Amino acid sequence: MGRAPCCDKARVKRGPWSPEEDEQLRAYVRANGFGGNWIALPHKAGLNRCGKSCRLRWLNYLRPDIRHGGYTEQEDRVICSLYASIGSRWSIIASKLPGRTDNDVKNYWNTKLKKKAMPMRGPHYHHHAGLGLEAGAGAFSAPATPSGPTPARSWSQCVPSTLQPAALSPAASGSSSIDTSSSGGDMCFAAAGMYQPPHPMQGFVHVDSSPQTVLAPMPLDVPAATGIWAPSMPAASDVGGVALEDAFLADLGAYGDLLLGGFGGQLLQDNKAAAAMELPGACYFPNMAEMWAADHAHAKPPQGLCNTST
DNA sequence: AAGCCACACAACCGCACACTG
DNA sequence: CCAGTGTGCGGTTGTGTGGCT
Repeated sequence: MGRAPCCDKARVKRGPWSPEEDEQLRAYVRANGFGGNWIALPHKAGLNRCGKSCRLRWLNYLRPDIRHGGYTEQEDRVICSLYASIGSRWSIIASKLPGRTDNDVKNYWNTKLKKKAMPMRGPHYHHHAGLGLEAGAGAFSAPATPSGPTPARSWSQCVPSTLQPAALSPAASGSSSIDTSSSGGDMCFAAAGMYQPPHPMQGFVHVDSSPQTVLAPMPLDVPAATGIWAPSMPAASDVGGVALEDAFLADLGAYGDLLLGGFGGQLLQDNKAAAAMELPGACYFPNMAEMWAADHAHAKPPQGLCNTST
């Protein structure tokens, strides 16, 4: 028996919203909030729309703190780095970009950033950076050898078993789920109680171009803080301005650059990262979140990953 | 000028989860 | 504990627009 549809699709208006409808919805939400029930809202607001449509319209376009377009390079880096880390968890990625919505970020990725990132694959993968991203969240391509095709491999082929989900099992970490529902939610992969890399760079794994060869995690002399699992990521607050969290960006500066070293040829900034990029046949996992995401592309985040905001 | 194509963005769809009675 | 319902999310589709031939 399936569930009842949320609205009568034959009777509600669909398609693009008119300015009048926008104003009607905006005025109603301003005056009354959404009342905890999007399904009932359109009727109360006098809109001939599906509740889900109203919710989407409000969240993505009518909210006062929404920004559209004008993505900065910093934001590009955040998106690319997080995509490489956790895959297409757009709500989580968007939560790190104040004023951006998951839909907006998703569209931006699909139309712009993906193209920017994908062509970087190839024989000189590690020099031209490349996210090494293949289709599919969390999947990546191993660096191609000059003479052969680029084998696509899952992370599970590349990371030590101790870093794989068995060790990072959601079940092992207990309660709670990610809550990205609140605006400005600060998703924190605080793996604090869940996973701490034995070495600051333990999460980076050196993988030989042979599909079966997994080398030891490579300790590199870089700062310990990481963007994703840092348990103390500050909450984003300044929605209107340059609102990316400094600490988070600083983290990306260290690892994001490593990950995105040749992104646009501009981001490879420090010698350590450069040295890392020179490692032959290497690919890198910046954190456990990626590992989790890769193997759980269609599942919810592990219990225990938290949202520390609000 | 018309037709075609690619791109960008808005909106929809369906599923899974959370909540509630 | 279970069923029903609302919400959130990610994938996909639809549509408008601009560039090229």
